[in-house]
Amino acid sequence: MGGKYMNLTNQIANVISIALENEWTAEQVELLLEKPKQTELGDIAFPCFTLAKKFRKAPQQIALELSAKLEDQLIASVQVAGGYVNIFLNQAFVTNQVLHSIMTDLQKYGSKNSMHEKIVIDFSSPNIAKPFSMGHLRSTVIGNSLANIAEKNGYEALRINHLGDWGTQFGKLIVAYKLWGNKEKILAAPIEELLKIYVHFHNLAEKDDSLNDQARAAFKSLEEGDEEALTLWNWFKEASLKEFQIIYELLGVHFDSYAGEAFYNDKMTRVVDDLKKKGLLIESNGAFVVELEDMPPSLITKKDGATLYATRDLAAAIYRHQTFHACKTFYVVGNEQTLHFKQLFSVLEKMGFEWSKNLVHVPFGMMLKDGKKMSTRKGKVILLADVITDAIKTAQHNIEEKNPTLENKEEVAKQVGVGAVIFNDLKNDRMNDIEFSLEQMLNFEGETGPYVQYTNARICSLLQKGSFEVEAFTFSSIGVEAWPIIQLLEDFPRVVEKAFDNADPSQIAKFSLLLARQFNKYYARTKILADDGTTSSKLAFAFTVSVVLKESLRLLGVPAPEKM
RNA sequence: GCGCUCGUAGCUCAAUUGGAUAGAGCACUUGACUACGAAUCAAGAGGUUGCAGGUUCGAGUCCUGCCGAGCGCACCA
Repeated sequence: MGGKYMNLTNQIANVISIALENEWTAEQVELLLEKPKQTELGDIAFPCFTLAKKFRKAPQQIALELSAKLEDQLIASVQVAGGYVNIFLNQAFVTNQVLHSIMTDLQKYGSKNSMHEKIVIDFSSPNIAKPFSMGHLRSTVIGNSLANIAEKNGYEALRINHLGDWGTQFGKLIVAYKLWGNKEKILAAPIEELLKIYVHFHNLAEKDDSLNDQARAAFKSLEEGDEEALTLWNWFKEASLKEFQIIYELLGVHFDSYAGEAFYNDKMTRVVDDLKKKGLLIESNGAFVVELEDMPPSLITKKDGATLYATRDLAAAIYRHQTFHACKTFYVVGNEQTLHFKQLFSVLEKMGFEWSKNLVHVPFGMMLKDGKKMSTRKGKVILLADVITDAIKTAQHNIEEKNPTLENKEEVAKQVGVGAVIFNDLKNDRMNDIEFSLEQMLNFEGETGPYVQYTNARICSLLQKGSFEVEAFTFSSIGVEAWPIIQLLEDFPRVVEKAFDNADPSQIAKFSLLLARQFNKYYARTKILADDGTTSSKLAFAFTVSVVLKESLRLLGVPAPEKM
């Protein structure tokens, strides 16, 4: 598996540390190392400003003295500029090191050895009987990518779809169905029709509060096991899941568990009892709450005794801890729920569960429409299914225009269209709010999924034409133009690590764009199938780029067609 | 009102987590398919990093205040 050779910054940090006579450890040095903004300045820079204080010397002076002592097979030359020591690497040596390591590890390049530890990823979690909107896309693709990234970092990922299949909303739905439900219509298009009556319910409830009372009563009876209510609930759930499954298949997302909120229905009295026993439960206006410092109390039961979101999340957290013993749990849920998770974790801590510190909320910004949150209740949603359909159509259109002889066009159009949608969501920092823009999503040029896919497809085409096969290679004649790419490839394992540490798939997406762009530049300037003795090493080089591009896309959950 | 998140080019976003002259893509203008796929490449133009202070060798990044946006804040999830 990966990690066959110590990474570059590691090695360089070592050399510097020794040159500093171990006054600074290699670890300390490594933290300071950076890449110069202008490539002409060097490959790796070491700023001496922090050393200046300790040694009571001018940074330039330190840099000069240090530069004289740096000698290693990795280093070609050293220059001093201001307080920086700028290192130029031995390109041939590093190139061989990096490319050989990819040739050996293949898709395992950058992978870490298994630590036999589990990470629970709670993501997607759509609400039953509500449409799968663009808003849910974020949690789904971020969570899925995070799971892939966790596995790459040596963890076992447990993908849990914590379905929103319980709660007062079902009371509303049951009341709405009894008043205006039409069985045939619902059978024909379940979510669409259920949404209609749900929205209608909300419109009327704004003026008539008795409807809300009826809904609360209906949910209460559902929670108490009322036959009729349960039957309806089951029906709604099955119908919704069927529709969700289509989306998940398109997105290539799968789950290890669909245990949603309802699953914890019979596990909640224990939690409530435990809270009571620990003296945390306090009555407040007929409801029961847990008081917290520096934040509003957490509501555990309503005054009619029915449970709430927080109760079910408590039960879920405890159940999961007992069954999975995960070392960490990620809740991939929008940042509008930050307060809820703070409360949840804090209640668990008060209950004396030390493991509560291993629970992390991974928040993300929301998808906005005209600068505003989309609201299901007002029926103002954009359906993910519609957007994906549009994207696939656009891909189809592009294929007809650019590559009409392509085989299995439908399959490829799906891969490109879906890839565009997923990539578009993952390429930016997760905390940013995203203004929904179909135009941007359907543009397949520039910083997009199809751009990266296209780069890979072109390499695949080269490899086929050159009848490439994996064997031993030297990389002596790939040209100086390859150097920026080598540096990126070298950096990949660290990007994988960083993406995990920051729970940030966009690191991978940005990396894949950089790599694709650099390779496209190389491609435009260098004849690869040159027929002059350099072809085999250039092909092998292109192959390593393809390996890393494909792996990056896989981590994002984006397919990588060989032709498109 | 309080809390959270954020404010960088016309638009969407980066910026090595405090480092060198703030960079990409889209859109716009121009050039490149006898070099392997033009979903590409090359070039041009585009900036007082919301405003005002502060911290230090050094601030888009950290602190304080203000302005602006979005989202939360008890029986929804």
